[in-house]
Amino acid sequence: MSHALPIDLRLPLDRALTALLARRGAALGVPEELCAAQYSNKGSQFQCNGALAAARALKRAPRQLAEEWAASLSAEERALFSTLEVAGPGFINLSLSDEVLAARSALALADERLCVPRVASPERVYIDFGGYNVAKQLHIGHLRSTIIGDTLQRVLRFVGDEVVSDVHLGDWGTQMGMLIEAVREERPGLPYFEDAAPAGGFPAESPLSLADMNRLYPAASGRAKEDEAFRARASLATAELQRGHVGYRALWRHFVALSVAEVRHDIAPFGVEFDLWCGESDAQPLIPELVARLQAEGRAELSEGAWIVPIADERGEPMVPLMLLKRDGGATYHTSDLATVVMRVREGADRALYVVDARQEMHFRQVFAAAAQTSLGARARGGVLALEHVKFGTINGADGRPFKTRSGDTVKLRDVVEMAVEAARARLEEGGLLADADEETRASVAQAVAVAAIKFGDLSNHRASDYVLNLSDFCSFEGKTGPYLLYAAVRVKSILSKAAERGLAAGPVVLRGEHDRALALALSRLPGVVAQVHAKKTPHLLCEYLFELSQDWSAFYQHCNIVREEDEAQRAGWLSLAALCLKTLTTGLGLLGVEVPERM
RNA sequence: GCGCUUGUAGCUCAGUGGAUAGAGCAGUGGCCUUCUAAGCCAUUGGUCGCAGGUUCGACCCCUGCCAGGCGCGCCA
Repeated sequence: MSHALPIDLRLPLDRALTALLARRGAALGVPEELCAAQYSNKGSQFQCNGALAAARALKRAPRQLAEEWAASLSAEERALFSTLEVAGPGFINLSLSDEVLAARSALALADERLCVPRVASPERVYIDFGGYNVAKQLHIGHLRSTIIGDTLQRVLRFVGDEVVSDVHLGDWGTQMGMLIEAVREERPGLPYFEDAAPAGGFPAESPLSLADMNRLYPAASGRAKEDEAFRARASLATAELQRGHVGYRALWRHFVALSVAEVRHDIAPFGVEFDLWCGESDAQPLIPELVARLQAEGRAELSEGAWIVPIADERGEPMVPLMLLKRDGGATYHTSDLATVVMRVREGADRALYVVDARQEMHFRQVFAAAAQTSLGARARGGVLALEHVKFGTINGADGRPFKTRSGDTVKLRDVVEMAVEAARARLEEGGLLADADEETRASVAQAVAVAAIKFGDLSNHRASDYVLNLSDFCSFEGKTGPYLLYAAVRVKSILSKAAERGLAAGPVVLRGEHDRALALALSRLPGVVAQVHAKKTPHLLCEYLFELSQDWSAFYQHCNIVREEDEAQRAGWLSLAALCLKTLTTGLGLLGVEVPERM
């Protein structure tokens, strides 16, 4: 296939075929948007349904139109296909010849990006995820934001967007006041409660340990629910802190530092990186100006002593207004998020994503509406900042309620990892796997398997819906799971290294039967899947694809023994196909933040 | 009351207006002197919540109803 083909094989195959069909369809009057070829599972590799849709407008019989369309391909174009036929009421079914599919495989293997195109117009995208709070330990509720957000930053970067990820720490709420009051009660002699700094400044050392903070905060939080006087003091301390009380500020900086260190520790197993470690507090300086601006523009109104911003939904119906300033003059999280919008605009963002629990949907609808209906979202160079709430559902237990331990407590994130590592280790030992490996290797493999199980398990659920986490399914490592994918990828690695040991060389891809053909076809689907994940922010599509690819690999593996294959050209071709498979799996899993160990 | 969301196989869930609605688990029956059986092959299992409507064609779009979940101005 060295001569020029009538399609561009570097394109995603369905798009390449669409272009071909559109060229011929145009002559028949079929509108371009109806010429789409799509991957099919109806016996052929691709199908085009355009004739059915176009027949009415063209006043043609759909079946006849389809036949005429198919027949209008040139001989050279026809030669691309092993089958090209019209079925049923007018479906055009297409399957590429093995040579074309092999040529496509070779192109992908030679390409760093596996023929995944970059987006036509890259954007500068800020992604807020994590959603951790100072003084609150990470729990299972932080899992989804962390790994969905991380996957999205990886996918967006891969397709060429300029991504800035921000952890957006919850460092500015009432919980800060509670903690200050709790510290005051236990250690009233500390210098932080005076109105001015001591002569030599505040001590650099934190007055409390992480353990202190983790003990004090839950107690204070629980107490605030019952003790009104305490709640009032905490509220006052919060206000003082926000007004700039030097001692409280100094103390607060210790809270933040302790929490950041703990967050880094807790997310370390997931390999998640943030570009920015900003918090709500960083947006606060923008608030006075923002409020003044809305007041001057007449967008803010005084209502029952509070400043609100009236907003409307897409249909122009009034929504619950946005609370800008409370009666006591304090800002709310509405205000804080509006200030963040202003920050993003100043930082030159085209788009801001908020990977946050679906229960906050109304909140974001309000903030986004306010940004769109005032001047706040307007970018200096024109247009508005695109705002998107990438919402995700709740992780539930078997009872359909948010996941808890048997005793009803929230599950700490580190315990989730711990449980998964234990399960992975038990499974490795049970199977007698890695029996010859040293302890360090076994530990690192158990860790890799556990993280893959957690990430894939979570990401393979549609992000917007709730899902039931079943710990025994989760630990079984069978079926559509992260470990299955790792296992598939490890077996590819194993073959490639075995072939290398024996000096078996790879060569041009040769497809011979249903299994290698199915694998090559599956491998060609990556670009379309990545594009969909990028457009819809839906990692589960990538999970689904990688699982199907792994199944196609496993079937091929079972039926075609590469190393033992005696036909040298066939063996060499299969080695190339295996190499492409490994590259596709590691790339795809990499986009999910999952690393493939050398063995397992 | 208003808003959002969900209802698909025994269980957990996918499903771009296209053909006979899919997967995993569970169930049943096979396959390891052969590159890692965490695997492969075969197979059982459906009123797509209900009723209308639009369409050549609806799990998908529209309307109504039933049932569940979540949210709804001074917590974040």
